[in-house]
Amino acid sequence: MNLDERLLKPYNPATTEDRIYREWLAKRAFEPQGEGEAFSMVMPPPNVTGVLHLGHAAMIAIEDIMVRYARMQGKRTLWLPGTDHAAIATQTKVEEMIYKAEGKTRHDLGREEFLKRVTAFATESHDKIVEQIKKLGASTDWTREAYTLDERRARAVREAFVRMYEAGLIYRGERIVNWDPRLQTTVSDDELEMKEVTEPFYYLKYGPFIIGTARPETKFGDKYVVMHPADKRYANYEHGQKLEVTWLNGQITATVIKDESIDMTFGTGVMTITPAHDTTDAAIAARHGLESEQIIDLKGKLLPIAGEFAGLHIKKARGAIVEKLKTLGLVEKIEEKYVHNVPVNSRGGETIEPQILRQWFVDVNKPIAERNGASLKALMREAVASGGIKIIPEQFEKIYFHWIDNLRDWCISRQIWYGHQIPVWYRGEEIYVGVEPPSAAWQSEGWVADPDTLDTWFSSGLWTFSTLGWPEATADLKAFHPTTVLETGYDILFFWVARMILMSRLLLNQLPFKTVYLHGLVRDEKGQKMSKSKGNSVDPLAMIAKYGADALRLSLIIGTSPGSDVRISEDKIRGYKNFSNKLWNIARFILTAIEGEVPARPESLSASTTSRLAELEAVTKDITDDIEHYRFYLAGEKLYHYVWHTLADKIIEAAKAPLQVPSEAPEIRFLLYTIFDRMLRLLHPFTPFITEELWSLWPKTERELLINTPWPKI
RNA sequence: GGGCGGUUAGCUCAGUUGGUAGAGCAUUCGCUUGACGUGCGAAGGGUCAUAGGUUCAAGUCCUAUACCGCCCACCA
Repeated sequence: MNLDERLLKPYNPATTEDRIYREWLAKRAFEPQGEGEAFSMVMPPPNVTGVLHLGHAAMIAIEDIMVRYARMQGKRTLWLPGTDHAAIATQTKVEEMIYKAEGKTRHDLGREEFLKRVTAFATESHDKIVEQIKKLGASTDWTREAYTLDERRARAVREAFVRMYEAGLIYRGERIVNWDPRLQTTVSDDELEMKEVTEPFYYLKYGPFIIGTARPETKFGDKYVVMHPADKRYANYEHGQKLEVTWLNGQITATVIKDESIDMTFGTGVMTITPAHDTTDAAIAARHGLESEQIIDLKGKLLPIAGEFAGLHIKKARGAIVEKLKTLGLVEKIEEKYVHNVPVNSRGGETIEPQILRQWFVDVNKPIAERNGASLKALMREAVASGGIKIIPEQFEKIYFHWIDNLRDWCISRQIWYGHQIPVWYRGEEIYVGVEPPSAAWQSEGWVADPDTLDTWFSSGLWTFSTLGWPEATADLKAFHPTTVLETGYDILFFWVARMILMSRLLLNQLPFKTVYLHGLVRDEKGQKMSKSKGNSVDPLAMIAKYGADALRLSLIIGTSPGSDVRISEDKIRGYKNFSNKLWNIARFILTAIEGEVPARPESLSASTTSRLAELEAVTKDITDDIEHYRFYLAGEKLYHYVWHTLADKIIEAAKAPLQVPSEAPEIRFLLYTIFDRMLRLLHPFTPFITEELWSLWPKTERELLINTPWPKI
């Protein structure tokens, strides 16, 4: 017989993959089909700040396995793709680019022009990302693609905000928040990262006390001195007692406060507080109803209260202030090497300066009447505690609970431009909160729109249903929500997963998904995080060009387990390229052996064939079972091993002689055909391109495309 | 400070309800076998971190210790 000319040459992914992908698209194979049980999943939307890295590739590989498996099982399968505007990250990146190229800031350009530039950047970035996702073979339904900042999502965001405001779950309050003096915006608690620093620790004389501080530059306004009520050393001082003390700018009246949060063993057991610029101090002040005064402005400079130091940046002020303290004789001693943690912004690395500001918050503790009096916190906890949502691996459930138990109100307003503008308008004392502005001519009527935008995770929190058309009662929403599974990295369990649970439970009274599968981070062969600055990042597109998407996908699946980080090197990817080649050659051999036809099942089968077929059933069951239990790494490895070391090394080798014997050949042909037909189906979710290509060359009685061919029954 | 993981072959990691240790890569030896040298056959290599305990049986369960990692955290 004549082999298809494609089979005469080695498998070439470069000329095959794009063609196959176009064919799937043309046949609308990624869109939900039929009336079967629904399977739905949203793609965690990559940020439009750049291009995809191997972590994204791993994510797509895992998700595509789930989706293709579901589809082959005949489910009405939807995998909904999208991208994220990543508010702060994108804005900062574009600001930096503009500043480098033109020396201009966003304020030089103005809001409108600046947003045009960000949008242009985001669009370009989006196009590249979509191209990469396609290269990986993702069977996502592009007809439903969404963007966290597009019109429909904007509508959903405003609707969510308004409903939550009306329910009293969103409020405007003046509270201590995390302020980033460089980016000039607040950030949420979850965006903080603790960074260890070593700096001097000062013991200062404060009236009769010695107080300890690492930040003398914030101490100008300190007029409360705090100690533990049970501290015997200070038993002579009473709560509320007033004392005249000499301090930085002369005499002040200090008040003694007794508070149980004080650690008696730390320093001298006494401290003064700066409620305007320290979260701990603010909490103490709130407990006792103390006054607070701003010392540092939003640019990080000292205010007039600092006397001669006013206008000085806090970073420069410390030395001068310590000198003055020394002159005044107020320095008792200095410990030079004090190690402690300071909060920095995880996006940008600037030290956070807490400030008391008027911001918008989500109240996580308020009882909600329509949810039996449960708070958002309780709703989030209950979703997982009840077993309604299962997290894989299970250990993350504990981490999730721990996070929820420590959760405070969520600051959602940001002083940046790229994002969903807060749907609130002000006119004098009047406030209007609505999906649409207060009137068509609101500007001329004296209304002023809130200039702030929402935390990017606010819109991300709506993702499972904003992508399906909410707030409208669309057919998609009805058919596909709650989604079946959410697959994402464990690093955004709090940022994203928890917020989706919050939003969905509140706004739809539904769980957003039934299962959460958390993958690990992809690292290089030395276990380091991949990053451009380290120069160790591996470009998925380069790997696809060299070894094919199938090889890349296998390398990202095998040897990885949920929740643990993955090490990947080019060698590993190369290894799976060899597997593609092996598969290709097995196909060449078997197609030649069966002469391009579907072999008939012989009347009777030999014992060895029967046992090989039984083994095949066992393998099928095993693989199916592994996929059902999200053990993709095991399923992939077992398939690899069976195909190479059982099918190729044993069965095919043993088939060579009998194929030459006319009386034995038909049974062998039947065996080879049956096994390889099964392998193509089982392998398809893992290596979709090469299996689809081989399917097109395969004599078959069923579907034209493997992507729609039924998964073997067990 | 609190919590959660990890420690298995030279390297990267599996080991799903406890039943005489596995894979890939690497190493060594041998193969111009007509599907594939991107290959084939064979071999070496592990007191499963340490110390106890439960059990007929422990890499797998329990306790403690050491080291590594991660998350959370209001010791100023």
